[in-house]
Amino acid sequence: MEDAKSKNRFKDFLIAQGLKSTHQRELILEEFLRAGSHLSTEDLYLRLRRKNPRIGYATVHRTLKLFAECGIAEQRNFGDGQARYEASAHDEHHDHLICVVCGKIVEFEDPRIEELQIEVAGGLGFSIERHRLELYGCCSDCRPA
Amino acid sequence: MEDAKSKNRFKDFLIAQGLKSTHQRELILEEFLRAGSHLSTEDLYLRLRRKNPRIGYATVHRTLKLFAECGIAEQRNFGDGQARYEASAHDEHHDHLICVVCGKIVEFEDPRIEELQIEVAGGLGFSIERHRLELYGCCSDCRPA
DNA sequence: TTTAGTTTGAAATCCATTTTCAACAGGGGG
DNA sequence: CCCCCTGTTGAAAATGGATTTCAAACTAAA
Repeated sequence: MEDAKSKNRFKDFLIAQGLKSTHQRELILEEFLRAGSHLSTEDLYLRLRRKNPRIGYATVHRTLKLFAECGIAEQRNFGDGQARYEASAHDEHHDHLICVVCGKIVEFEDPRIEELQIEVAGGLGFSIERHRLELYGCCSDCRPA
Repeated sequence: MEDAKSKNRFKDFLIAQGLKSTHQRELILEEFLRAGSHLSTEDLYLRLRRKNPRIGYATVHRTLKLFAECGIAEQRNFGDGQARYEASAHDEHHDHLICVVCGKIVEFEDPRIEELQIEVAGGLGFSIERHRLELYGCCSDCRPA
């Protein structure tokens, strides 16, 4: 989803919910879209502070939750005890590959895996709503030669 | 892994690490094996307290970590903010299906999915060490008729 | 026993997250 | 342009699960 689309969706969401458009919310969305994916609240907060020292952690936190609520961001959890957010790609789902050495996060997507998930779940009487697949391993940069 | 095997493995682990066998550790292991899987520290603590009020939360927590360390238990995280532990099945890996309505957790395993994971990761230059796959959906009991 | 080292449990600490609350800002009226 | 109502902000406090502290209790070996 390109940035303009996210901005419009957020604006519409605010109006629909009777919320206000504020300077902070604009700044946070701007920086969130610029910053690339998989940032923790703290990451984004620190980036924002560099340019704008008058912004509070609580506001960044609350605004990221709003992003998630309106669908332009998704919360992720990779087990390091910090929630991370990434911009949504609404057309396609993806999973994550995480290097346990350097922490690099790569996104991937495989329809065959998705299909098998549905099949297996169906066999156990479940209908799937969402899933989480994370592969932890070692990337080529970190592999011992 | 049947219970006796877990008990032996834990005993060996304690000796190998120069740790002591204590009344509490035995009680906790006993109850952990009896209680079934996917318990949080709190769950297990409360169960233990019923029979034995003189046991501390910290001890349960520390002992569960020992279980994980010696391989008779595994820590899981299903996104509700509480770590859960389950008895290890060392011969086979499994993933989880979680009902978003009633919270029921079902284990499953599918070698075809595992194989595809390795293939996809390999294509991106990763060697997989471990993975996490969780399917969230609605079980047959909770499905609207 | 005696003793050295380990373990225990209550309480304190940690740390990310979330909430509180008084001051402040947005954006319709008037 | 000013008011007012309501939503928002940010510093600080609260929360909650995980973890550590520390003095007392215990374990196991001498």
